[in-house]
Amino acid sequence: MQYSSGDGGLGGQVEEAAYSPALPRDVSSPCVSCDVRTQAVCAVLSDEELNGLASLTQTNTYEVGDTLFFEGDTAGACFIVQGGALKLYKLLPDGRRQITGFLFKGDFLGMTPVEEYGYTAEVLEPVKACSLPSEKMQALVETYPKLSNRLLNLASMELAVAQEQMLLLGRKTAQERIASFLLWLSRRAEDRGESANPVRVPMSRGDMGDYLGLTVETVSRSITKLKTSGVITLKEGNRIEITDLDMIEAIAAGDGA
Amino acid sequence: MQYSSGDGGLGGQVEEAAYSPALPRDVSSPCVSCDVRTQAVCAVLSDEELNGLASLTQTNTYEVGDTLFFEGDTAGACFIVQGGALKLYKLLPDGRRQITGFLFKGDFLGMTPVEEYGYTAEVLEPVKACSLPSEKMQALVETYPKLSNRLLNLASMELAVAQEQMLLLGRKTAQERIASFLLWLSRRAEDRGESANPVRVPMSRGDMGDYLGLTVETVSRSITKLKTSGVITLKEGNRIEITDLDMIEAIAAGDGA
DNA sequence: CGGAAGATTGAAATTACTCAAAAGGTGTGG
DNA sequence: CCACACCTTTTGAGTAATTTCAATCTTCCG
Repeated sequence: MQYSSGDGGLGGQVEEAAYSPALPRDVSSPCVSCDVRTQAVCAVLSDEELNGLASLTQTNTYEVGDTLFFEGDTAGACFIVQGGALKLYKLLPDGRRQITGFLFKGDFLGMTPVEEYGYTAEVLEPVKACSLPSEKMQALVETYPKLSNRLLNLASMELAVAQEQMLLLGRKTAQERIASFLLWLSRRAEDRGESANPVRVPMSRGDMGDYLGLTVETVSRSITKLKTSGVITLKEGNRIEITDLDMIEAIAAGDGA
Repeated sequence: MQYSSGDGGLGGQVEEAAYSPALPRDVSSPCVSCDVRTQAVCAVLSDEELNGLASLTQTNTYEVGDTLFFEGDTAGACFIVQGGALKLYKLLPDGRRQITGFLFKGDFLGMTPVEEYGYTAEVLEPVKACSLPSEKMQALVETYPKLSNRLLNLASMELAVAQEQMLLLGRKTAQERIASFLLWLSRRAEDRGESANPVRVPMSRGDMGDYLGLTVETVSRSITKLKTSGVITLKEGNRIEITDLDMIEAIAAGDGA
């Protein structure tokens, strides 16, 4: 069974928000010069506002297998991913697992309408993330209406993705699920400015299965079938090349063979 | 195939927001005295704010099979359900259907982060709903920060429900799905102040299947099995009585037999 | 180089699906 | 009020997709 390892919470290596004095003057706070500033939640905040924010946040790094938090934990903070990859999942008592999402650079997590986290967040590839205590976040939302608008927008987009995933889980065949997933991975990579076509696949077959409602074996067989029919090619370094885009799109849409 | 009938859009019977002059003075606007005012989005608005709102909204009624809008339509308005029941669904090109949610009194729908609706909204039981043009909604959100907070909260709750549904669709057995669904229906009925235990089931077996990722036959067989094992009893009027709450909860949680 | 984890492939088992028919309900019109 | 037609639900039998169990192969690290 794959219960997560890791330090069980906020135990990454702490990297103080305070800055080295050797940096240029105009970079008055780490948030202002943050890598993901333009994509993340904070995109709507001005330089001055970000300066205030910096003192409330803490940037940590996490290793593969670490968890930012567990399903059921009291929600203490929310996070912005600055780099790396995470998987979010829910478990059934007997260990069956459903991954509800994969997160990358710029993504936001940890907001919950209730007091407890609704899923576990586990590191897939070494993560750098900044965290903000829930109360501070709450206060910020009250202070800056545009932040709440931004979060509403993000939540709405997440919801649309979740509904698309319901369609996939409820009604698509194994083949269609894999095709949809590879296309999604490719588009997300493109959004991040990474290679869309030979697309890097940072998760295991098991993780793919737990995301798509399939077993490892079915994932493997479906991928083999796509490979055999010339739709994709497996490249070294866990990368997959889409060799017939029209075909894989047709399959993903449920219009395939 | 069950493509929806109906008038294809905003064609319900219009009931003007203007009020009959015979009503008490203090009820200055229909929104202030609205049935669902305390549950719906508008719960966060004051009387004065609601007065302004009333002139922007229109209340319509819709018959069974009508659609408020179709997946892919340009989003023109959002809606608050004042009574009745709706199903929201997405279709694959070959007609496979996934219901993403059932909506009841007090629920809100029609907000989208993109220009098009992401699902079709079809009437299950005669609906009374008020609608608000998308631009007006957008303007309201900008004007009243608390409204955007409220919407964020609603979206977060919806998202949590969607993630729970992913777990159900990806990892639960037919039996577990039915048990989970009946419990959910029962709890929602309770929230609305209706009978939670003999719970009314307003949707067909087919709709249940399209929500739970099952076929009609599997839904029917699973219900029969729950009935046979004494967990539920089918009552007249499409109602189901939960006769062994502990058991159905255990099954729903994946901890059953 | 060796060992462990992940991925693939094969064969058998199972769950849910498909096709088909009967039973139960509901509403309409005679 | 009954009869008929239509639609939904249930039940049955066979099928198919995916899972399960098992073995082999590959990759990645130490």
